[in-house]
Amino acid sequence: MSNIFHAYKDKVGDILNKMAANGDIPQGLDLGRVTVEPPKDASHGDMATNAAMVLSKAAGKNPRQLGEALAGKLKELPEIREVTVAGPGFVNFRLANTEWEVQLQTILTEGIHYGDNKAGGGEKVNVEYVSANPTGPMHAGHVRGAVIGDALANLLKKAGYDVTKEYYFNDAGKQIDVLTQTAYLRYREALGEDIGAIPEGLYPGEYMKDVAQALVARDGKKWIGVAESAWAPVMRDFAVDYIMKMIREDLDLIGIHHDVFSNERVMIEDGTLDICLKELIDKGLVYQGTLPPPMGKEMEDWEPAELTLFRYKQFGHYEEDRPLKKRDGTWAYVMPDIAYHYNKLSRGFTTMINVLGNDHKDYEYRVGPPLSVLSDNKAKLDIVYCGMVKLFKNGEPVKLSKRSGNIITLRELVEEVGAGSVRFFMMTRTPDSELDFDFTKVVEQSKDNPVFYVQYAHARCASVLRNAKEMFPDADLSAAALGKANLARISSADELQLVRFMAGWPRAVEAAAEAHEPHRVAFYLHDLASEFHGFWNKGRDDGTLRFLHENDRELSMARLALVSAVKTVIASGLAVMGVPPVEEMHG
RNA sequence: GUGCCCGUAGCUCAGCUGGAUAGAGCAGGUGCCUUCUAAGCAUCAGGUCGGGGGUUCGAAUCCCUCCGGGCACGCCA
Repeated sequence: MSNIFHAYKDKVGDILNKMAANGDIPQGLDLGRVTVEPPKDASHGDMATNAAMVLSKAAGKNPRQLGEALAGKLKELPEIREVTVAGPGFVNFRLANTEWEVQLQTILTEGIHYGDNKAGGGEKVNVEYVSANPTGPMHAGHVRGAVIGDALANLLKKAGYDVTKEYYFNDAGKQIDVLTQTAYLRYREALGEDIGAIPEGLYPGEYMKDVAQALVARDGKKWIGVAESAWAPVMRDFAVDYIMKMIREDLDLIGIHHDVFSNERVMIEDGTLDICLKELIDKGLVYQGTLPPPMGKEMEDWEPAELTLFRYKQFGHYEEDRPLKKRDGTWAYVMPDIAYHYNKLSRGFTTMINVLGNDHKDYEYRVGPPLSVLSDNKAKLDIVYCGMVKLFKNGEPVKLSKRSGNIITLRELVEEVGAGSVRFFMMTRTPDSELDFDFTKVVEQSKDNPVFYVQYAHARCASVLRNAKEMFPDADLSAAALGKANLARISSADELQLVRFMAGWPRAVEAAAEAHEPHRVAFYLHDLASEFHGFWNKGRDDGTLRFLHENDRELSMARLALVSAVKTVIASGLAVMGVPPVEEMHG
């Protein structure tokens, strides 16, 4: 709840308002573009504001002049110890050390909740991710989106949104028919029938044998020799339930638990699709019409047919309108997706985030226009696209092929490298970029491996605290106690730099949440770890910079407060990413 | 053909939604372990941010246009 940059932005704003009241600058200037940020180069100061440059035109003064005026006022604040005007008109300033002491205390007081903020204002947000259809276990390809979605949801919670983690699956389409057929075949097999090879088009995976075994255990041979209309719904429901349970177990392995599971069948059966369609008709965006034959394909016996069409064309993304129902009267693929978002609307969500693979690029064009119509333009749909993951072992690509059944499952991934490493590594790139996932690198214990590098910093903090316990057995080393240490002893440039960097954590959370980019947390932690490792090594060259000094308990406690804060901020970031922090490295 | 994403150090990638001298890791050069974990740190070298125009106090970032790469474009799901 304490973003020091916001606090100083307010102070700058107050000064500008006073200057306006005094007639130094015009009244009613728009301060919307004024920022207070850490300068790119730390040597410029602790904070920098662009106010003079942004306001110079409207104020009718040149930026340097205006900057000097602002600087003069800032200098009067006791909590600011140095102000300079630089470059094109940046006003740079440094804070009194006491300000950083307060920050340090804040971190220790707020603990893992440091960085929480209210940017979201309690707004309801629906984050939909994974949403794999129940046709098989989770595989490596699903993991990227799963991890990014989960971390994004955590991030938004931290930023003050009311987040629902949601999973949607299709349990009514053709894929499910195929699943049903496969299940029945395996069911007969489980009862002793020789079924030969699994026919092309059905699911060949071994897990379908488990499904069949479980059904035999429940129902015996009850479904042999009965009509398909009798066994089909049973096979279907049993297989879907069984596989969804498998998927949930897989997700549990990487610590992912959704709040809500939604499915297509329910919406078809309870009439949501019909109601939704009617609504779209009432809004005047649906009509009966015909489409030209598909381009680029020679179609024999092409006959135009009347279809239920949505006016996609007027939204600019498609050349033709697209059908909501097929010529045979059944729902087109888009319709359940549209109805599902209609359902989200009815549950009070206007902000909806979907985490999807890069291969679903036109999702927002299919669902977006109907959704804006249904919500009178109130709905905000943001699609976070995830790039493909390429698997490597010892630098060699791992060949995957669906045909040969050579897929790597989520379970294998987790068992080989560990859940925490999988999660962290998946966020070491921007979401939409391709990611090389190297099994060897992920477990490597070197700074080349960002997971290790960050965990090592955390473990070093823990190590110092352990050593402190031996050196000062009677001392209370809890965060609360350390916060009461004489923090004025934190005074070297290197120590203050560490505090300054940590003071940027709330800012990083806010920015990452707003951009829907959880990978920024991974980068922030890497940078923080780097600052910490750097300071650690300075203690090797210069003994006075070491954390623990047996003959100076006061200094030791102040430095332990710093160490505890670093540990806390790293843990806070890892919590967002869903990665358990490590207390001790071993191996 | 249309739409979206990308092009930044030799390689893999960041770049805080328009800020100051464009950053990190790997690879290469040079240093640092009797001291809290050297599983690390410091330092040097490496760049016309794909090309060209535009917007403004200011562009890797926004707009246009070329070049080059990736993905998606059914009355499939």
